[in-house]
Amino acid sequence: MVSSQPARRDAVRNHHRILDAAREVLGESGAGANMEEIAARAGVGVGTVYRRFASKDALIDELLRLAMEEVLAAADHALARTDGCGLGEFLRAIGQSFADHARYANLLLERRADGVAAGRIRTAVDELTARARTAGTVNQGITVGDVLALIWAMRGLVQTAGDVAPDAWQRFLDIHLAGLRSTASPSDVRSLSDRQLSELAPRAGS
Amino acid sequence: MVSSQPARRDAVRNHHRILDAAREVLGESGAGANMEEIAARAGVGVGTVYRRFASKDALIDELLRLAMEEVLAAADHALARTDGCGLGEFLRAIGQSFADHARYANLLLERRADGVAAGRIRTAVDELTARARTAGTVNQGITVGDVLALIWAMRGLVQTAGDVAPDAWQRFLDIHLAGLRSTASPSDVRSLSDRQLSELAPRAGS
DNA sequence: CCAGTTACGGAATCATGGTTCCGCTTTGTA
DNA sequence: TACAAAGCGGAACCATGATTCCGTAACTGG
Repeated sequence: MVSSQPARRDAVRNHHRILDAAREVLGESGAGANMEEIAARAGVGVGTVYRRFASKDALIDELLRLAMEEVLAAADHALARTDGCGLGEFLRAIGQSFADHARYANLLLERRADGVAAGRIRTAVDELTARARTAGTVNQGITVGDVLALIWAMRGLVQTAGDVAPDAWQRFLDIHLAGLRSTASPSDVRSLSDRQLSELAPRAGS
Repeated sequence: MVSSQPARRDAVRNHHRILDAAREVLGESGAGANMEEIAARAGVGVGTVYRRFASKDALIDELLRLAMEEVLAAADHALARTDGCGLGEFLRAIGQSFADHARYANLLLERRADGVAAGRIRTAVDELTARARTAGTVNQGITVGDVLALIWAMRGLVQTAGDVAPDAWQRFLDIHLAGLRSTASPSDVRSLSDRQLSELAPRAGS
């Protein structure tokens, strides 16, 4: 994957071109997109794509990994805040990331993310939620499960409406945050259990 | 499709078996499910499947149509109420429908629903939202767009977490409803425009 | 500018799975 | 019970698209 020696100029250029083309084509044709098309869009032959990525699957995995990196960076940034607004900031960053990748997000959605990355996100959400509770930004009864549910819900919203209304998630998030703050007793339905949470963890955070 | 004359006993029995098998297999294998498998699960040959449904596509479309019917029935039921709680009831019914079809919902998601059905749902949501506003169940600034966004979000949540936590959508919905009621000014982000709404209309409501 | 690598292109290969076809079986009726 | 008619099974056919292979072209250091 990562060459120990500096790769040839054209090689790295093609690497990026392929990733971009893949995002484009997968976004347009969904799962039906074929390698031929991706290669053509990138201005290279299929053989080149295969030298860079072992398989179509590996290519999509790489897209997922890159998207996850964005989210992880956002998490770190949010954790750096000391007030109780880190959670809101993080959620906004996630929404934006979803929106950026809306076109092909449904493909990423079908695979499970790297366990380590998923763990880090989970930890971050844990911490941010606790801080928000302390700061009173959200109601005492709100749990990590509630926040994760919100994230998955946002993904669904963006997935459905993202191309026509790329900003719809913002208003939605504001409304839901109001709910998280105001709900007296957060419903009589129990929150997600730890067991459920750990099973759901590898679900792509983006 | 619909035979004018009563079909043979075994024919109608197989018809149902095929639909059930399709739900099962599509739920397990996702888009990768093949007709061979569906036929086998239904205990019939592929030929039989193809006499009933013109193509794999048509089969999935039928599943979508049936799911939509459930939603439409729920809409009618909710509209029959005279208090302001019809909206809540409808949303709960939709959540339940999503949960019931969670396993293969992502397939339905990728296709657009019949325009007529979509229109009816849109109308129902319109009316129910207006009533809820009047009754004070939701804030004055809440629009149809906000409600539709909630529906799409619920779908996303169920799609991600449905198999592990089939009830997670309930708590989520309660929290969001609280938000719809309490939000002072529903964010500075504009709600979905009519244009956007009509473009989004055919997005499968289930 | 040259030799040695490294990368590229794209035709050919191979697997998968949707769809068709037709002889056999079951159902319904007289 | 016998005859159509309607339905069934599943092997065979065919298109699509992922993946491989190898002769050729493009870099890079000297």
